[in-house]
Amino acid sequence: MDSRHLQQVRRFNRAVTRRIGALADDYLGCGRPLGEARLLFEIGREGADVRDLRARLALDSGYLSRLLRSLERQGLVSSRRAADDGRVRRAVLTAKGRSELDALERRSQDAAAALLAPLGERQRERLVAAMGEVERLMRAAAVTIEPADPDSADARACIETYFRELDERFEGGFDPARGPSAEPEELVPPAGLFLIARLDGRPVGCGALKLRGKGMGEIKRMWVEPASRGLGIAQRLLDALERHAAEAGVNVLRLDTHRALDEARSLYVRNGYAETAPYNANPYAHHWFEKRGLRRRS
Amino acid sequence: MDSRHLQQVRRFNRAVTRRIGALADDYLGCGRPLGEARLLFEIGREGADVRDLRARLALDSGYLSRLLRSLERQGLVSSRRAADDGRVRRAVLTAKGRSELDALERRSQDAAAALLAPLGERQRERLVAAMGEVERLMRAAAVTIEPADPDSADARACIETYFRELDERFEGGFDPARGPSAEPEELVPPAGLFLIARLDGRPVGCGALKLRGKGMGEIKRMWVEPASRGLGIAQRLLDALERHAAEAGVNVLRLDTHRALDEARSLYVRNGYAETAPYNANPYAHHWFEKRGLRRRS
DNA sequence: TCATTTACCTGACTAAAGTCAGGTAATGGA
DNA sequence: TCCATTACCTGACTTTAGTCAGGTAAATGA
Repeated sequence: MDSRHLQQVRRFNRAVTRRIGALADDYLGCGRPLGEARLLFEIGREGADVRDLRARLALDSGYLSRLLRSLERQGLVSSRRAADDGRVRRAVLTAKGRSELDALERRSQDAAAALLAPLGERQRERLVAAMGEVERLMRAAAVTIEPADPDSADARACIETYFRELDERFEGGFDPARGPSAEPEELVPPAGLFLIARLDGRPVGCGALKLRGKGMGEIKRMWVEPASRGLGIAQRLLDALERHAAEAGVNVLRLDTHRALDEARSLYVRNGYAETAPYNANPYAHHWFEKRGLRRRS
Repeated sequence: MDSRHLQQVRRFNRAVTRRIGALADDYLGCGRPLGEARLLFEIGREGADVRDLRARLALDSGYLSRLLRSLERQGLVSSRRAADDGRVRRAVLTAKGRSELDALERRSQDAAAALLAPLGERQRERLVAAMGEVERLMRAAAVTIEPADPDSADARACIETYFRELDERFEGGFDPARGPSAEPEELVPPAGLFLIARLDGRPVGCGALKLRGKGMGEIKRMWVEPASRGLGIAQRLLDALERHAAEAGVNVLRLDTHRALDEARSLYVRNGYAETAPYNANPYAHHWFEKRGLRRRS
């Protein structure tokens, strides 16, 4: 990797942790330990399940428990059993807690304003734009792509959202029963592969590969949630599927797609897929693509 | 201030502290408390005076002492009296300390690489560029501009560096004795004003104002160190001087400049200064400017 | 020369943050 | 129905980070 890039990243890390860290401590602290402040933030106006808090803040169960008791003693938070599962507790802010959160948010706002204040209008715009870019691309970098059981809850949720989107985008709607099959059992090794892209554990996209034998493979279920598009996730899913296909001995990879899905079509064209004659009778397909001569990547 | 800007800054803070913070702790920690790791970093290969370490890390004297003793016990650092001042101690890394620093830097490098690894080449370039921009502009925002005694060590250092630069840039060199005077006593209120721009306490630029009575003022000693140019520091110095001049009742502000100093000339033109006939016999001046009708800013 | 300042140190604290080993109650699958 | 799992809690720790009040030695300025 380019060592100037690494240098820049390290300089950035140092600069940002110094400046942001200093501001965050001064402003957010406000007499309260940082852990409690973060917890108030994370509970938020809608409240949160303790289980989720533990995951989001990556805290020890006992430690979190104690933090919550402390906030309860201060009258900022109340908690009770969750309605649907008696084991989990749901924490919500009291009126006092909400006004404390307001104060925190005001301070956070002030910290942001203090950072921008010394700059002129044009510099300010450029800084904000660059921050947006960094945030977006760091988000992209935090996306992981891993094989998953196509029958798992996350996988089902992805596919369901995917189908719902197709139903909205196709002029005549979409009925999964009418298209060609891709049952869960067809998408687990050795018959195929199902990948989920996750951001901080939450599924944000998926893609699948169906191995048809004789060096043939088919790409299915390529989808990225709307809020996470433009981060190169589909490209990474496709890369991973192609790598797996090549390792499974696939020479010809094909797929079909609907005319409404322009961004998908351009992804495939960009990746060397060529339009071919229809290879199936999918009523929702208007374009058929194939790519020959997959290479194993080093 | 634009609330979308503030929102973006806050989102950025959160995103960055989560991702960088997590990386920094995991990688840099490496079994060692963060404080000690930071200290090793800060001592660096050339060693450092304890006094400077205290200032740079903003640590309590007693706390720093203890951290140093701990590193000494681990055989990573040795310290002895400074040669020139028996009160200050100089800390240097031992061979073991240097190899520990190597390990730390390798980890930091790895963390940077891990951040970039999932991205494609183009995204990587954009992220690095945006990080550079953020770092640069946050540096710009951290610059403070304050009045200073023109006779202080920092002020003298600024002026000396300024003169040395003039001596290099002017074809025939520069001899301060031959130009018009701006003695320290002329640059303290109420006769005038001397401003120093600082980044983390270190002077990076200066600017002065000489009040000549009858609504006349003159800008002098405008300088920004080469490494900090392009951050809008000169603009902020000029703004501050103009503000002070307006408050002191100045109507006409003038200045002279050398033909070699293009960037200065364009700064003045951009700020509404108009070229006029020579108002002095400064042998180093080729352009004379003045600005009329200064306004008090709200 | 002598008081003051500066640089650093030690000892005695405290608060925050985090870990770990056990517990209890609710849930869910065999 | 029962047993493993999950979610959460409590108590008993440790480590890290930081503060504060004093103290010593070197340097500095009147």
